[in-house]
Amino acid sequence: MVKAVSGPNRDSRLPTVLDVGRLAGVSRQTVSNVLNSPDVVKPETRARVESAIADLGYRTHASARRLRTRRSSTIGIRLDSITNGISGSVHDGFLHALTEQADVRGLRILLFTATDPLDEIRQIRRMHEGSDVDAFVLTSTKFGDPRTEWLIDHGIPFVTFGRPWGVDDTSDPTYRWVDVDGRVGTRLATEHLLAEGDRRIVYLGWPSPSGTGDDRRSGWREAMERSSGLTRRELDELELRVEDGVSGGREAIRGLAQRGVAFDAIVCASDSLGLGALLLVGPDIPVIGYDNTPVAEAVGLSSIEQPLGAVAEAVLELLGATSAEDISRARHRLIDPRLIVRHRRIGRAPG
Amino acid sequence: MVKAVSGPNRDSRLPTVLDVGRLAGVSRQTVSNVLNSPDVVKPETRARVESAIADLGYRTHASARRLRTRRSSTIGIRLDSITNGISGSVHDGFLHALTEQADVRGLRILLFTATDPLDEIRQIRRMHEGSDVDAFVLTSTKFGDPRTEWLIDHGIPFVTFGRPWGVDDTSDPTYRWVDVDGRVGTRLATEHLLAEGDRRIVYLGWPSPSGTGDDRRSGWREAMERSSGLTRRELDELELRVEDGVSGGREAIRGLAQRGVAFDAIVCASDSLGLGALLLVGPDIPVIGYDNTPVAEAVGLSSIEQPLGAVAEAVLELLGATSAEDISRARHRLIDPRLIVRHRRIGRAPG
DNA sequence: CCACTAGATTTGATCGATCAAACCTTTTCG
DNA sequence: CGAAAAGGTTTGATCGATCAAATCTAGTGG
Repeated sequence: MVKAVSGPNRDSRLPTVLDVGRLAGVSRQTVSNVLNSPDVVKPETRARVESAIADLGYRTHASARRLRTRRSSTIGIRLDSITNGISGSVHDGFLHALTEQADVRGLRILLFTATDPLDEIRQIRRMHEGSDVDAFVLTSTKFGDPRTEWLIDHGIPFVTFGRPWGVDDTSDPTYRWVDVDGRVGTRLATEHLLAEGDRRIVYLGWPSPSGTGDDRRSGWREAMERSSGLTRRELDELELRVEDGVSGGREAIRGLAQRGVAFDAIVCASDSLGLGALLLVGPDIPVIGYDNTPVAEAVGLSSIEQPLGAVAEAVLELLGATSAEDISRARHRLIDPRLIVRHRRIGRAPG
Repeated sequence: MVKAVSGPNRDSRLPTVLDVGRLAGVSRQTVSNVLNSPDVVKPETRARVESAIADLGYRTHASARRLRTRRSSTIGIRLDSITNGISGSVHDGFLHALTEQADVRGLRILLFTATDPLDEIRQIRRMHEGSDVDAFVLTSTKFGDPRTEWLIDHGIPFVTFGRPWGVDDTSDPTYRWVDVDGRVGTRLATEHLLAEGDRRIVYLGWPSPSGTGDDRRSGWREAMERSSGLTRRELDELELRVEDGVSGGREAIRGLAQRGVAFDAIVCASDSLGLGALLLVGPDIPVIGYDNTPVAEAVGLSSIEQPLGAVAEAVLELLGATSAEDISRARHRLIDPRLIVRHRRIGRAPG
């Protein structure tokens, strides 16, 4: 029943440009042209070749093309190690989105692992030189990341998911990145809570310095300073900094309560922290996490969603930009996240 | 500082077998032999070639080799769509493990997506014909899956993660699979609870028929019939079947309690169900989930862990088996899962 | 002492597609 | 009317590695 899917050439050699050309009465190069620069071929000829391609079920041999053109239409991305716990699913989600978007554009995603940044460079070099991969997507880049420097140095195209924190990226036009605006995310969350009538909103975040962490904190701070009516001193008191993790989040909030500090709601830098807070305070106090991981969805934790599909799209767009377009198009893309509200107010009027 | 990593040939053409041969004073074929069949080359010559390879930083051009050998050392795997929620992380974890194991063996993992099984077949065909990929790993196979039939039909090597439920697989020696023994998992969980003194242990699983689901249920049933001392009738009462999901799990247990059925502990077919149960019964009643997802770890839910590293290893081993070894080695691999205990007994003596 | 074999290495051909340049028509225009 | 240009298509060469067969060298036995 499914046999119908099988092509015309069961076990024999697959058709080549030559075979197609023979059937269409043209040369191999014309077939190649139909495939790669259709505009130079006379329409009638093109039609004939195209039907021959369809008849034979011809598919261009990827490796042969790569050998000749020295490019692969394949993008390399390193798979983070599992150590990430809950938040690892952001990276996984991005990978999903990237694969889907890549598929649409006829690109492939090749995975690899590396033990450390230098090992990663080694791998990248290997894949690039073997024409296996012609561009890379980097994630979890840190300040002064050796990878970005090396890639720029060697003229290998890449895009990072994440900003080059602390670097004046405008100085290097070859550095392309896409990121989600964390500040907007926490600001949205905070403003939402303020609008619901909460005033004393806690920020549960990571220790400084942390590019992503400081960015997210600033969104909360911005909204609070503008609309909460609290003093700086009061805000400082509501700002918590702990290492990421469920228990860390729980203990931080427990400590705050024990210090006798009152609060109406909590905005967090991650779902792990959010879950910790939620487990402690229960459903009466609104908690908003970050990343909208499956966990948040499962336990009904409000969260901030990173639009990974849009990120993936932007990444591929920036990668595909040739030097000609480079000038006109922005080399950076900052995308707004979305607030997902899951908490319910019980017996308390907003305002 | 990192510049040291960069190779000798910065911008010029990369070295080829010919360059290496020239430096070592041998022909290109000898270089190729050193790489592919070292045993036919005289040891001294080999050493000379190897040092030349190192000196030049030579790497074999993957696409060229593929064109010639018609094989790619690349394994294709379809990335499941995100719809899986919590349990999707099993697939992601497997992917991680697979990538790592593949790396060790010099294999690559190429991702792709597909809208449905037939589309997947189309993609597989394309990749196989282009010598992009020479073997596939299939996941989430169902009874009478069109993919397996097609792959066998076309002689494309593949291994599935998951048994071909309901099929007499011994009939087809080309069908290789690896799976985790779900029955052992639930049996371990149930036996553990029994040993701790629980008697009335609930099984919270999925509706029949479901290969995986029925398998997991049978482990619970087996242990209970042997050691719980309960009658069949009583066991039937403790066996719940609902669609997967947190709320489903919660409601099922709520219903059970409302019917006035007493119970000491709960064994579940998934972490989603387990989380639902846990949220309802609280920490007093032990709950054991399945898959040991990040969620389970985060909320302290006991769970059954699938040893994905071992699975990945087995998958690659079965894939790599040539027809010669096929006869001596098993074509199937059933791996035992591991129980992760996270629940704490409070004020109740075991026994 | 030479034919003969096994071992080691080299040469010629090829995988399939694309680049670069040559080639043929037809059209344009001084 | 003929040269030059533009449009289409074809031929020759190449990408880098490996296969298949040829060649060379040293060792063996009759």
